[in-house]
Amino acid sequence: MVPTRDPVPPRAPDSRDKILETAEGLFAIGGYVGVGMRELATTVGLSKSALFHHFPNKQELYSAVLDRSLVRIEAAVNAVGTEGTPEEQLDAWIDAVVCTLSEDVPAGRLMMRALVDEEPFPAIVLQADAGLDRELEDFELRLAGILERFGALLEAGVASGAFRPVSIPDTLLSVIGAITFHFSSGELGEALLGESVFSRSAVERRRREVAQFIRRGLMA
Amino acid sequence: MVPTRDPVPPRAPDSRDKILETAEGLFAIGGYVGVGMRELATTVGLSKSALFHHFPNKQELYSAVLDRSLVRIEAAVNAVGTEGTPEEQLDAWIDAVVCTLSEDVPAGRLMMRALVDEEPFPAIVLQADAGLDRELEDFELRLAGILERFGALLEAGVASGAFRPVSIPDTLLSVIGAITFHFSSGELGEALLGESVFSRSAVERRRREVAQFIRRGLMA
DNA sequence: GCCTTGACCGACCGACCGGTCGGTCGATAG
DNA sequence: CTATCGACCGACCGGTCGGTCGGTCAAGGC
Repeated sequence: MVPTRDPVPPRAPDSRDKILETAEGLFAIGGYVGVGMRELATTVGLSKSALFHHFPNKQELYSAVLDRSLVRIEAAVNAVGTEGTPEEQLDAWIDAVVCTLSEDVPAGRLMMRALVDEEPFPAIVLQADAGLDRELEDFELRLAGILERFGALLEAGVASGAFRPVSIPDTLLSVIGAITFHFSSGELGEALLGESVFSRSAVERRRREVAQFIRRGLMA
Repeated sequence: MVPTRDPVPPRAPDSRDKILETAEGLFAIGGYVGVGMRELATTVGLSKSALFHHFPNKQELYSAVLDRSLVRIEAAVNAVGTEGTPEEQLDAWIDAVVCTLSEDVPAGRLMMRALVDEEPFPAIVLQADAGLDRELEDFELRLAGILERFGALLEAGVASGAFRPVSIPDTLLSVIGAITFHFSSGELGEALLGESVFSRSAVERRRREVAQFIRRGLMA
């Protein structure tokens, strides 16, 4: 092996990234069926054929968009680490996700849509499950990993007596709902808050409010 | 006025109701753009033309479906009344909504979709707002009414010292997210719980878990 | 010089979309 | 008996959907 730093051309063309970035915004607003390949192509500034040159079909493009958004969240929660008490880690997790969703504007709505759309996730329950007919997408596996780690954090907190003896799955769903819905609520959120949910002041307040809400909801 | 009880034929044909019922299920799964009038028609057992005989267009049919679902929730929370301490009323509200969503299976997902879809709700902030270009749909007004009453309940609790001094809009969004997402989460919820979120045992557990979670999250 | 390769385009395809239109049919009213 | 009316249907419309195909063009290897 020669020590060349990059076997592939030093810089992949950014058309693919631009497509994904644009698609994230459009899919977040319109959902999978609500965004056409033509619309996406003209928004990006390419022809429709060019999209099919970079991605085999619409489904795969969509999956790539989903996974790309989830990677950012995964990176944020991975940066938290595993040190500190369950309470401290819980706070850090919540803050990491809230900050990520507040900076990647389409991500929250995109995630919420993906979770509500029927397709996804016979994953999670897997771990040792074998008889799975459908192969899992990157997105599902990534989400399963994140949720598994968060679930373990909750369990540790319950075991140590720091948290109430809650149902872990129910709490998972409550927390996902409370955090993600806020950044998916669009006009409703804006109408309630009197400002965009992504405005600086709204985000600062949200970080405090939702962290307190969840922490208190879990405290023994 | 003669005392005839029914000026219209004593029983309106139930085709319209059947359309709405079927459409609720389909829209919950596929979303507005994901359900075609043909598909809906054949599922109901009518021709596509018959749908346009009962509703002027797809949008109005969808709005009617949304409003119909929200009416049930409204009825449930109206039945709670205004007696008792804020804590008691809070518990009663949560239980009313959770029970309604657990019985009307498509409703949660339908509501979540409607809330995430960009269209709705420059309402709520209204109340005295005049310069509103778009006329509001029944659905939006009904939701605004429900949220206003729930917001008032929270405010009363904060004022009386029963609840922490939380941000009312943030809490509204947290509670909506925590309750509604659970019943919208489809396969994810089922994978986490190991059973359908609508199964008897899951619903019973959910009633306890989410009520405790929210109550503790708000307690002073 | 040529030849490959990847990025990209315009034209086209069958399927399906929401919506319209003319007409049928049974019940009800006069 | 007939006129009316609401419920319903099949055929059809223009338009859009995801996806394919043949081809152009510039860059790089040999």
